[in-house]
Amino acid sequence: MAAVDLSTHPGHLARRLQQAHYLLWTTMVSEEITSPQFAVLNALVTEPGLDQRTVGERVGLDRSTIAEVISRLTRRGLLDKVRDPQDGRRSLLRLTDEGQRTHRKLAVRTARMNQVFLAPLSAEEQAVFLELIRRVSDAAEGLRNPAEPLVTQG
Amino acid sequence: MAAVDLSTHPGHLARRLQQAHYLLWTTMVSEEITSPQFAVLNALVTEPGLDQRTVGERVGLDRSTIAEVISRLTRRGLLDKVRDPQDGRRSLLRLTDEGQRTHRKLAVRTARMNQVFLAPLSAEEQAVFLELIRRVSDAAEGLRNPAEPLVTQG
DNA sequence: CCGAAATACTCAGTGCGCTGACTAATTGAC
DNA sequence: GTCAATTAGTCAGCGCACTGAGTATTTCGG
Repeated sequence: MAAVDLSTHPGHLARRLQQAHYLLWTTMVSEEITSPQFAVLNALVTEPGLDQRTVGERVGLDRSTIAEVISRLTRRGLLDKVRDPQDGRRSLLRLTDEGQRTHRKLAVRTARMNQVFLAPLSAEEQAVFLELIRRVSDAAEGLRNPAEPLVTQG
Repeated sequence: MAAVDLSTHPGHLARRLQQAHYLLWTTMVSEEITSPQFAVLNALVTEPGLDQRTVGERVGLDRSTIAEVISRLTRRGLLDKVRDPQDGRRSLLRLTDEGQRTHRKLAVRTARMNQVFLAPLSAEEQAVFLELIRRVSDAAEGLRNPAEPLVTQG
C-alpha cells in the first residue's frame, strides 16, 4: 500500500529517457564512441588546447569521470594529451587528425539520430521539450553552489 | 570548426538532467538508498512476491543491473529473496518490515524533492514536461523490439 | 624567499547500466 | 520419456558518474 506512481517522477523519467537515448545512440551513431566521448571531442573542436578540468566543465563531467573518458579517447588515438609547460599541473588536450575525422562523421549521424529521437514530438513540442529540460537542469545545478550568498542573513 | 551546440541535443540534456536529479536526491532524499533502489522497493510494495526479472521490467532495469540492485537491498536487509518452489529458476522478492518502513520514509521525502526539482516550471509546464519525456522515452523503447513486424514487406 | 593555501590531476571505492557467454531449470515437440 | 528450445539468473567485462583521500605544482601572504 501507499506505493507511488513513478511515471510522475521526473528522476525516474530522466533515467528512462537516458536509457532510450543510449539505445538509439549505439544503433544509429556508434558502438565504439559513446555520447559523453563525443561531447568531449566536440568541446575540443571548438576550443583546442583546453585543459582537462575545463573540458569536464564544458561537457558536465567531474574530475574523475573526465579523466577516464579522456584516457579512453587517448588510447583510441583520437586525442593528444600533453603537460602544460607553463603550468605543470595541467594537461592540455587536442584532437588528432583521426579525432577530427571521427567528430565530423559522428556529428552527421548524431543529427540524424536526434531527428528520430524527437520524431514523436511536433516541432513546437521539440523546442518546448529542450527548453524545459534545460531550465530544470540549470536550476538544480544552481542549487549546487549556493553561489556566494548575496546577503548572509542574520 | 563545425562543432555542434550540445544544448540542442536531447541526449546530452537527458544526461545533465539525470545528474541534476542525482544531486538533489542525495541531498534531499537519501545518501544510502539510490533512486533506482527506491524504484525497486516501490514496485514490491504494489506487488509483493514478484520475481527478479519482472521487477526489472517494472522499473526499467536489465537482468544484470536488477541483480546487483537487489543484492544491495538484500544485504541491507530491506528485501527477502527466496527460490520459487514452483519454478526453480525464479527468485521471488518481498520487502522486509525494515524495507516497508524505509519505503514509507523515502516516499515522503521523494515527493518533497520532486517539488523542488520541478519548482522552476509552472504547474502546466510541469505536466507538459513529464508528458513529453514519457512520449519520447516510450517511442524510443518501442524501437527496441520491432514488435513482430505486421507485414514483412517483400 | 618560504611556508600555507589553492589548484589540477590521480587513485580507490561504490553504484548504475549495458552486452555476451554461461548455468540451471522448465517446457514443449515428438 | 527424451531431447531441444526457452527462460531466469549469474558472471565477466566495459563504460559513465560520484565521493573522499592523496600527490604534485603553482600561487600568494608575509
